Amino acid sequence: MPGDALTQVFAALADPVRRDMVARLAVADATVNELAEPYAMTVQAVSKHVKVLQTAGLVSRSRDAQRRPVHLEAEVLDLMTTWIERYRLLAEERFRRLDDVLADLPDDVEPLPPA
Amino acid sequence: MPGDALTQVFAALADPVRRDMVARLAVADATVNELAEPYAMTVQAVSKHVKVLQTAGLVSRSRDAQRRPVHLEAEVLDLMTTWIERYRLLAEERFRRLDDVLADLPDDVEPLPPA
DNA sequence: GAGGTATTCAACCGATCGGTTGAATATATC
DNA sequence: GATATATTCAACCGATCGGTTGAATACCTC
Repeated sequence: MPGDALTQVFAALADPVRRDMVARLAVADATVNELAEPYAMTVQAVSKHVKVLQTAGLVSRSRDAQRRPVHLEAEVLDLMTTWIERYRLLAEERFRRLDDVLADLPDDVEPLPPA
Repeated sequence: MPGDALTQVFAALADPVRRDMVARLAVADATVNELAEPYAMTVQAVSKHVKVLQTAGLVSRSRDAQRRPVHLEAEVLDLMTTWIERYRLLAEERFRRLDDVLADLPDDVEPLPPA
């Protein structure tokens, strides 16, 4: 198994082209051809990028005649924010506790006398 | 230029080993040797992982004799949450607006009669 | 059914990635 | 100075990645 959900989502957004696609899809759904328009690359390459986003659960596809519009599924982003916030808060908590320890030091163990 | 800040941070966290390191570093600083202990890989490989995290700005190093403890710099995580939240909120806003449009539909255009 | 449009599949290619081994560097200890 | 510990550097290797070209599929229109 190469990738759990979190790995796939982070990896999907580790590419500036795919992040740009997500940004544009946040405004409106788009087809592969529409998505491809601003980039200097083939539609096949864009199709691959979309597939990466889809496998990560970040977008879904529907059908409209020949077109297969891409739709942003924003819920998956919560996966990441949850993970990130957990460790950011932990680190901040730890930092806060260090402050407390320093504040509680008795006066005669000043770690560094003023130069 | 291969990578802007955002790309490097996302890429750094797109690896389960590095995410585990971040999780452990959120609890306490650690040396490369300490970090390497639980993994079935050489310390050189771990050293490389640490360098990736450092280049992304996620950790900093200090010196303590031969040891070079790794310290988590949690502020960079805000970069990601800011980016993510921006587009999650945009997508949700768009979804909410769609709901409004449906709610404002006149009664005689019921999209789907009850089965 | 012929032709156009939208999309994907398949094979290929160079670059990067995650790992290895082996040698080098830095610091402390005897 | 010799030895042990902690870390990094350098070269290599197979796998994955981001892109290409070319052919295939699916759907609409005439």
